[in-house]
Amino acid sequence: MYVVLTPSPSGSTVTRVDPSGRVAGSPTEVGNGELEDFVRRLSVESPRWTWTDTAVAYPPLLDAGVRIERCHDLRLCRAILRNSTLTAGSEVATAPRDELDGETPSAGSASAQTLFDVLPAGTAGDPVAELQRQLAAVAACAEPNRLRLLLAAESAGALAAAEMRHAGLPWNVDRHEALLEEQLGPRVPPGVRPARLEALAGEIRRALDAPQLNPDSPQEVLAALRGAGLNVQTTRSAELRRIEHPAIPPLLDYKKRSRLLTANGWNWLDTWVVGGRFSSDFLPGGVPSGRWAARGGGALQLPKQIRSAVLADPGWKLVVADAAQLEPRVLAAMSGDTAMAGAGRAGDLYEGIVATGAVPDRNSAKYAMLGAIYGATAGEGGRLLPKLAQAFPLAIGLVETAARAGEKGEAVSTRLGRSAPAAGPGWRDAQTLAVDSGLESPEQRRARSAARERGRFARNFVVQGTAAEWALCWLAELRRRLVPLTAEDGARPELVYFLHDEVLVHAPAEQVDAVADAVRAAARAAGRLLFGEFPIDFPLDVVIVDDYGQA
DNA sequence: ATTAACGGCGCG
DNA sequence: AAAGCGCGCCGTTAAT
Repeated sequence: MYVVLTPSPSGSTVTRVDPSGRVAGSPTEVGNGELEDFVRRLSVESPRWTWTDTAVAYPPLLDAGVRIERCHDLRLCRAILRNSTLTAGSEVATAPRDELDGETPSAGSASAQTLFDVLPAGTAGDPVAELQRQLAAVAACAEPNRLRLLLAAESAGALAAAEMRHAGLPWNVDRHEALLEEQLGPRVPPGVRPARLEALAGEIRRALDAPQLNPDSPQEVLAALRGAGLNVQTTRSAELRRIEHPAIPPLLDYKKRSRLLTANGWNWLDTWVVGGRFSSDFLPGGVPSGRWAARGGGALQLPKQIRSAVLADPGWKLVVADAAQLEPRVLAAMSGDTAMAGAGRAGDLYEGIVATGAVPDRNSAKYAMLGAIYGATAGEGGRLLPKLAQAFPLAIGLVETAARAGEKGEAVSTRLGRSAPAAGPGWRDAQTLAVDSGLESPEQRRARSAARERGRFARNFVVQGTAAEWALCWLAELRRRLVPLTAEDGARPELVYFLHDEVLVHAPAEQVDAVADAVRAAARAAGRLLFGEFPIDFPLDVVIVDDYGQA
């Protein structure tokens, strides 16, 4: 049963909707301040709470100590159904854009307020009507079960994201500050260059004979390097590493330490770590492929350098689990390539590929595989691709087919039906023009390059997107399995971090084994949800540690 | 003075 | 050690 919560002047209107979209009974009113109790009472029925934005509706409930089992996030589901080729032509896909399209309006932002006030409360703004349109679109499509799973997983992810923001990542400020002092020198106010960086800046200036040089300016650094007779195109570390010159070692050292200062220095600590927790916004569906994005503090880019500051509370542990070679395994399963699935059976998928004789060693297997998924044209990855295609025609065939579709501007879709839309008319016209004109013109080259780029995007989309679906199902299953692990004193394992193919659970020490079991069981369940009985393994690396740096 | 784009680098 | 894909955030620089 769906239970739709619609904001009303005095609180919320509650409407029950059955899975076929029919309204059951008459709507009731719940006053402000009574919603938490109401939700708690009704939770014995395991309703699917339905609202426009989990990120808006759920945090107040969490603050009141209320957890939700299941939900339907109308905004996230709208985004999927708008683009999915499975629901093309449905009412929800063809309706004019309204306030449910696009990002969650952030609370307090002026534009959000005015938008909300100005838009008429027509059917577009009615959550019940929207739910009915969404259910109808799914019911009428060719793969309703896949889409239902995707919408449920996306919505469960939204719950997990809100809970992770609520819990925060346990962060030890003392450890972090010790690390900063060791790498940069004593703390300095914002805008002042720390001692260690100042010393390195001096070395760089002397070595390049450029006393005024600002090492933070790529332009100035490039000019100074050229002034010293070095033939360089950029100031990227990867390029500089190939050069022999006294200025290079201090410059690389400067870049590394300066990055620590600007990305995760004292300023970051003051801004993002409150009460021993790093809390940031996770944005489910933030990436077209279905991966999450994050906003605030660079939560999905925590450098390995500082992960030792992620420290479990006394008496608690961190259970860190990541899925081994997730994307190639997903590709094997979605293409029905039993040979590649078999290569992953024993354990390491890349070693399994080596054992088939297709490639000479593990590194070759890895780069050839990644090359196939990303669309590498050069390097070792591109060179070994034919061998891989010979050994695993179904898997390689799937990404090649996606690439060809992308190059033609067609839509492509993941296993569960998330689609990257077809290219617009402008893009297609440019392609047609480029083909028709006989000469090798700049436009022609540009158009071909754009086509190849779109091909690489499409090739990657189907695999990355299906891997994201596996990860969402994993997360949803894990979240469910953690609930019964609550101890008598109320201490409960908490999901605190999710990074594409990796999860962190902060758990009381006596529960870590149960948590590790839950994480593994959830991975098995995710595999079955997506690929049924197809024989594919998704092995995990699971470690139980005090700090994330040990993982 | 504020905003947008760029170069660079962290993560998967 | 490597090139392909997807992101967010920093300081600098160019544009408004």
